[in-house]
Amino acid sequence: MLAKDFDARTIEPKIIEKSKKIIAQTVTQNRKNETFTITLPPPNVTGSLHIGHAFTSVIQDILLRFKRQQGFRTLGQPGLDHAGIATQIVVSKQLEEQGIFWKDLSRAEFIRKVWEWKGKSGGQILHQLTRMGMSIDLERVRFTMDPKSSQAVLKAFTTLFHAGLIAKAKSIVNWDPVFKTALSDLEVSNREEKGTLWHIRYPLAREDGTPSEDFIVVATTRPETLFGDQAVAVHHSDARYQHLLGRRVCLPLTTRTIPLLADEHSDPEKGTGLVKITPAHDFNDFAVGQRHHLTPLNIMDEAGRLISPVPKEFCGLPLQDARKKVLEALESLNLLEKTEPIVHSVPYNDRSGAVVEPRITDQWFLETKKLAERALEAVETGRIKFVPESWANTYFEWLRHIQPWCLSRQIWWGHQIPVWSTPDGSMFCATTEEEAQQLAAAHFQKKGGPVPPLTRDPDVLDTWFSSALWPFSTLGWPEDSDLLKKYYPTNVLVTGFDIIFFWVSRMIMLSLYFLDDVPFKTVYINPLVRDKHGQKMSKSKGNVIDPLDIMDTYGTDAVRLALAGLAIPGRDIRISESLVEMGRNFITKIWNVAKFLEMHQCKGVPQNFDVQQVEHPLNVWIVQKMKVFRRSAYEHLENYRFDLFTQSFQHFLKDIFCDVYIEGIKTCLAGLAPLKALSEILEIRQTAAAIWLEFLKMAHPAIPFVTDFLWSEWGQPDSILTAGWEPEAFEAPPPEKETYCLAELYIFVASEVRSLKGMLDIPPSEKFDLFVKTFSAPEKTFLEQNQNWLKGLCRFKDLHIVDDLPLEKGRVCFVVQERDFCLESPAALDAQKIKAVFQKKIEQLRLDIQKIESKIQNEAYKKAQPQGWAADQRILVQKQNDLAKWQGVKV
RNA sequence: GGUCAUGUAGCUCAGAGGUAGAGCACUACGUUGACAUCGUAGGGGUCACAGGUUCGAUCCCUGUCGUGACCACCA
Repeated sequence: MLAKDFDARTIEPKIIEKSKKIIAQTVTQNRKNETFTITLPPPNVTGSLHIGHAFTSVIQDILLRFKRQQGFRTLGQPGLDHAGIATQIVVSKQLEEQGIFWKDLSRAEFIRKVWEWKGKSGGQILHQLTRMGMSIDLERVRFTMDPKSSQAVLKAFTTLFHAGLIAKAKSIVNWDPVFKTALSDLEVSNREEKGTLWHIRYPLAREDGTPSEDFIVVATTRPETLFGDQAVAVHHSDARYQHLLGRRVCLPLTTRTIPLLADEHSDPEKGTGLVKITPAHDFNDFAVGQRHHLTPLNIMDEAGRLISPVPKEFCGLPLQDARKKVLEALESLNLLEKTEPIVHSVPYNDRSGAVVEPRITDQWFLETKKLAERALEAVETGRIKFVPESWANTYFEWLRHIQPWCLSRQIWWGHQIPVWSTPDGSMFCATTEEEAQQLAAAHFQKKGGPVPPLTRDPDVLDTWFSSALWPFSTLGWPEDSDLLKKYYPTNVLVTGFDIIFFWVSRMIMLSLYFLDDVPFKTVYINPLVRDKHGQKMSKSKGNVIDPLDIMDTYGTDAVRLALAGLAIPGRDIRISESLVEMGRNFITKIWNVAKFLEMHQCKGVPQNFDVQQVEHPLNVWIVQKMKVFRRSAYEHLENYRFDLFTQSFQHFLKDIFCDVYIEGIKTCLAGLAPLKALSEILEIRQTAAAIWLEFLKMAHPAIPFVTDFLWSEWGQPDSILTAGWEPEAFEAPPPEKETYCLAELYIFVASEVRSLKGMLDIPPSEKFDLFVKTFSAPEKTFLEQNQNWLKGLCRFKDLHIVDDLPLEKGRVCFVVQERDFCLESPAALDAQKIKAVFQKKIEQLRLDIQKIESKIQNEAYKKAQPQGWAADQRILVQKQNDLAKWQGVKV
């Protein structure tokens, strides 16, 4: 006997345990020879499951389970990302709590600590994913820093290096002065902030370089960088300053003079039209500097403090303090003309919270232009498909304007760059130090000198570099492995739009380069999860929904159902706890259906049963409905419409299976049916069981736990994980069959009767007699034979099939689908109410008729769509008949 | 400044060139042995606005307005 409720907490762990084996097996063995692969986006090793992970995981798992059921050899490749900076922060903080400062450790010691930490507390998220029901084989977990992945990274880097695509260059980069490392453009996010625009006087220089009385005014938000100024620029067209071009100005607080240049960068509309050029600390100024051959002057150290050649009294000051002091000094010299509040955007590193400072340093860059061209082509030609398609535009846009990728980071945790150099600046890139030694030996032998000592580049690679190799490195690349042959390219990538640039495009670029193939065929971009008000979830806002918490409260299936139901092809979705509650309610509904079926011996019925052979009208009807719904559910999944998928099976269970079928068969099963109907009861039990099992299979990808549990309860020998439900594998009697049509018709009649009763305020429990005017001989037979279940649906006491329907006291006559009915209720009926209800019916019909008439009177419609026109014509006739009958009904 | 979305019931959102949908909320009724984590019934929308294409537009096209996201710029 099933318990009163579905006890998710007890059952879920058992199902997870039970499924492990089959999940692992079906990677390599299943009914079909074809494979289906999803490379799961590797979460940070420091990560803990949040609702965003939960959402994207559910989508991936639905696909995995669906394909596994269809017989594919299904691989969900799990893994973890070493998350360079993020992990370094977490571990540093932990060490600090133990009183250890990472700076006091050697690099090797620190890295050992990180590995220790990973062994103890890293990767918890994988177990959380399993709790979500992710059907992945944890034996296959890979890590971006494991030996195989590291090998792939080395191979990729050296190959790109020797192809001339990776090179070291002195260039301006985004610099994080807190972490003291370079960042890629993508890691910088701008925030609008209130700031100040300071108007500073730069005196014009006399011939001898001394300041004159005259000055120009330069507006800036960053006065402290003036020490790095190498020019002041004005637009060619700006008439105000033409006469000054070629003059030099004195740089305040210094003894230097700098030229006044004409450059298009300067915008006459902005500030004073004069802009100070600081090539070492501004991306635009760097470009201006290159155009005019200015030497960038670095005035900032790695921690963002001012350094020589800045005047002594400013040296060593952090930027904020320097700014104050500079302004004071300018003020005292009367060089500060005015201050103006403005709103401007300031670049931040989200991870450290530091203001990012552009700074010139030596960094490793990957030349991406060529790679991007092929990546563009792969999507343009349809080799890779974005779902929804519009995201391809975002992808195109970025790749068309791609900049070199700054690969190097000045941190310790990550893949160290495999380049060794000698003091003379020769560089040797190799996958091992020995190899680098050999290269160096060969190099210096040619020159005839001894081999100087080699030093490895201290930088590590951007975390996204190893991520970019992930789909193929996890399958064994650079080896020509079996996995790679069978499971590559992968089928679908499921991810958020926020990492189309970071990750998606880079995987495509490098896969095309190294394997001459796309990494995946479809990119499904899932919407971003927000709270119920459309706000981003964040701890500071306190609007975070913790998936683990709500899984505890409502059960995992409920959470999965809520999330899958939200998976619309849009931009963002809103989740609230009440949605999960509704999900839980549906799981309860399933549970109650199971209890009902069990109670009525629909469990353990013989299974050698062909649904095509059913005869009872309700059985014919439900089999047909199941056929329709499983087809649509299947198609929704094929189309990545997880929302419609969950809707379709929920609708099937509640509105079709429960409200009609179960309500209908209740009377048959309750023993009210005549004894001759024993075989009929058996057929009902078998059909109910068959449909029930079909339903469990169909819903399983979204709600694996409850379906798996009940599947086993129903004694199915094979796992639900591999139970297929392809549309073509389920046949039903043709829908034109008379039994089906009559069932459909009288199910509709029943709902009309209930509706009428409701509108007339007749209590549902009130027993009444239903009279039907004979319509046709087969219909009469049908009614005679199917009174019992119709009684269940309409709740009448007796059914009378009559030739005439005289209006008598206590009777209400009505019309459904050209048929005359009459119900006789013992309760007193309110004539006014009846009149009002009937009036409404008549008006609705009139309105419908009007609309259809105007439509079919259109000759062009008749010509263009003869079939639609004819169908409308039939509907019109029927409506007109109904109207005539309604108007004839006496109250 | 550029790009991409989006506007449908009180709320959250589906939808299809041919009679406007669901869930929640709301109203009324109901615990008859699957289910109150429920059931039955009901009310509620000029499908943002203006043009165009079409026999027919809420749907396709153009424009306007509103909203959102991303990229770039930001002296």
